Amino acid sequence: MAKIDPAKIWSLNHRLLMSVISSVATDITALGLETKELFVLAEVDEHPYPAELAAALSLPKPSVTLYVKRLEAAGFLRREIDTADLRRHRLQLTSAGRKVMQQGTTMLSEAFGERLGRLSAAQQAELRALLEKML
Amino acid sequence: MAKIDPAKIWSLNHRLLMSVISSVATDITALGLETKELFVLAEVDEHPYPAELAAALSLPKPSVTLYVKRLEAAGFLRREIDTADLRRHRLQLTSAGRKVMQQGTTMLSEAFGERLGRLSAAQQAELRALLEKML
DNA sequence: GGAAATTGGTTCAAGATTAACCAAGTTCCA
DNA sequence: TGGAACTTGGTTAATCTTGAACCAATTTCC
Repeated sequence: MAKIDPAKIWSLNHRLLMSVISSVATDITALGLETKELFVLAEVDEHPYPAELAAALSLPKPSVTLYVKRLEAAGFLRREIDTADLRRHRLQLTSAGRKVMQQGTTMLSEAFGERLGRLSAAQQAELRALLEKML
Repeated sequence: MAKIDPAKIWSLNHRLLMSVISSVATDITALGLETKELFVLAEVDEHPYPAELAAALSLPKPSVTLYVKRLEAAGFLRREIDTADLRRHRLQLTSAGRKVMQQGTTMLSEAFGERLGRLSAAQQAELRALLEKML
């Protein structure tokens, strides 16, 4: 097997993600939220509980606590106690939250798309499959 | 073009890196250094100045300051003023530093190799080509 | 029925990062 | 040349984030 330089691969991945995200960071903050908060907003529909969000996004639980608190204060998110399990906080996008979420994800998709656009559609699917296989 | 879910791809990448690194974290700390410090050690030969290290590893400069300070205190690194440019701190591995660096990178390479081993040789080459194309 | 283990979420100390800074070096023009 | 304006290397201080410990609600299993 070819010799692997872990620092190089790590740096490659890291830089790719960071450069894409920082290229849209200012546009996103103009919407009234931080980049990480946008990632949270984008997953609320699919994972409507903080613990699920933390797992799905590989974020620490305390960070999710913080982001949810800010998103709620900003009026982008509503939180209510789950009647079936009193520990859980069920989250729901407000209409304002859904609007900025859609605008933000559109921006991110365009930025990622610029990079992914260097690959064919088949290659994009291949990339995703390879990453999933390694996880 | 296929619809892109940026949060999904980001999370996938992030989780892959984190899971590999955390799988060797305890072995690395047993060597007497933190994971991030190992990444620094591994690049010192190629980038013997803090500013270069920060750029090469996509780490903030203050973090490199901190790691270098700890690595020097631990006896893994020597630091001397560059005679040609009095602002620069030229870094050099000590023999102890070189030893733990080699042990640590071996551990990391094995861990990455275990993940890459889930792909065929052709798929590994494909993955690398795709990442480089996107950067 | 209830002790032990698990899970959801928050708080707080410790860790990392961003912003501001100083010191050394370079540019460039009078 | 001389030196003002700008760039670059590195550190310090304030801010933000994370990991560890925690409490409350739930489930497990005897």
